[in-house]
Amino acid sequence: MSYPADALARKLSAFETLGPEELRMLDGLQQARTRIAAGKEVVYEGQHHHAAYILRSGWACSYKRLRDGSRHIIDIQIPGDFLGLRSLLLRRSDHSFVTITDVELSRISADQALTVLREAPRLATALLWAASRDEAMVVEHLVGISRRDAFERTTHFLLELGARLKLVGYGTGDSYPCPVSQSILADTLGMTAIHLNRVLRQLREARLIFFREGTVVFPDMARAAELTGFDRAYLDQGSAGRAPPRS
Amino acid sequence: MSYPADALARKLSAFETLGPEELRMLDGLQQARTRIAAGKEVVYEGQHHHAAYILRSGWACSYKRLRDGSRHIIDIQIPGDFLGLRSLLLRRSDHSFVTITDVELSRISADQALTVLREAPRLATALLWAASRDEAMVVEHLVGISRRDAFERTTHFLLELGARLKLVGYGTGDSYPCPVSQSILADTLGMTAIHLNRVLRQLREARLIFFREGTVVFPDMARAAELTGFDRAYLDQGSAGRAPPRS
DNA sequence: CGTTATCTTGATAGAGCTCAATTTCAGTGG
DNA sequence: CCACTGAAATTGAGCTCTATCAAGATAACG
Repeated sequence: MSYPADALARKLSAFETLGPEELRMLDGLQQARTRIAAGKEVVYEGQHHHAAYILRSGWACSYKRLRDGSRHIIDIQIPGDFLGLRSLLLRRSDHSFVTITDVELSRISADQALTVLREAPRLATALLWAASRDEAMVVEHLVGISRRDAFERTTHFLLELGARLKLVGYGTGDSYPCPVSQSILADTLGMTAIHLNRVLRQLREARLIFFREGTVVFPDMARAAELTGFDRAYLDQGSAGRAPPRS
Repeated sequence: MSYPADALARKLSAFETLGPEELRMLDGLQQARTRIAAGKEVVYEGQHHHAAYILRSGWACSYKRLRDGSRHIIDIQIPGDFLGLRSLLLRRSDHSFVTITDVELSRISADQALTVLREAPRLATALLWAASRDEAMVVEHLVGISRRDAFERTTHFLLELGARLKLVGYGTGDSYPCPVSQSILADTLGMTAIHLNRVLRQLREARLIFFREGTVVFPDMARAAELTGFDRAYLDQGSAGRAPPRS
């Protein structure tokens, strides 16, 4: 693997091979680094003039709150993911971020992002691909919450997370570290922590998924994927002209 | 209003004023026009090498199907909206489109889109803003399906739709044409048509929303907005540096 | 060694789904 | 002009999944 250190570079290379000049620019984008402890707010909903970030290490999540106090977690971010890219051009951020573990971030301004779009077309395409992929995941979650029951939804999400992690070098897809509490996972899947707990127990009893002590294990990933119709195509496949389907 | 004819130009102008040169480029983007009858598939899920489109007139919707045959409609598109922009860079389209009424479309290739990004920064920013806004709506629907009940969700969506339509010159926000069947609306809101039908009846009885014969009317929009916490800020407000908040 | 978050299990209730049937109403063809 | 068709809307009854309320158990932590 040629990009062991930089999760984003590694992810983008699944879309298209980047040259040294492009890797240099990508690195340049990530100069403004910060470390933030677990459980801190990074951007809050309604904030003005916020920046976007690249998550270099650690886990975070983006969420929205409703008036009744409940929250929904839009997605969980892992190394190599963007934070707040969507609302970079909106007047106010439309969601909030919290760190789940200690993290390292690179701050990115709208200007920087637009400069890359103008001056490095191939890198720009790769970044826009990554952004499209993120959006495809949100859409997948939307459909899941609307049309899949709690078992399918949970399984599907954990499979997706495994595939995402593998792409940036964490875990094997069927086994990976996952420092996420049941409460966070429940808010991501659109159910109560209590119900998720029961679902996880039943998935464990069915020997489909073991979610324990910060680790997720699929004893039989093919079966889990089959049961939920999980197709990882949208997560790691590149542009139109490129790699043929895995036929 | 300086852009009566072109819904997209009109929408973008809510974000930032475009000069004549930019309007010319925007028009150039929309040269490859087609007409399609109601009820036709435009792009299907899994399709390769697909293009994106701008919807110039008429209504359409984007959806995904699950293996059990159920479908979820991701969003309803109205004049000035993009179709398939998200999956322009993905190898395969991640969703399908059907026309709801007869429509007129402009076809856009990835190359054209990328050229605009490179050569017309201000127009590019405006287009990316519109794309971000679309994504913000998807996220809003995600949260709605997960955390709002059927009444709130229905009201919120119809308010949002009214605001979107008004921005491109259809209806007044509290009254607008809506050629959408209950079945389509139900699949958008993540419920069954039967349940939506009951919800609509109760909303009618409560004198909150009248959804009948292709028209939506809010007798008291402020009350409806209050009840569901609807805040149209994310739909029509521009970039950071621009208009002050309505404080 | 109390405090607090996380996880776990039980019992009950309700929102929304499923199955079933009836009603419009716009076509459409004889 | 009228029967026939099919999509959309409507109403009813029963059932299921998931939320809510309550209460322990476990474990990390200052």
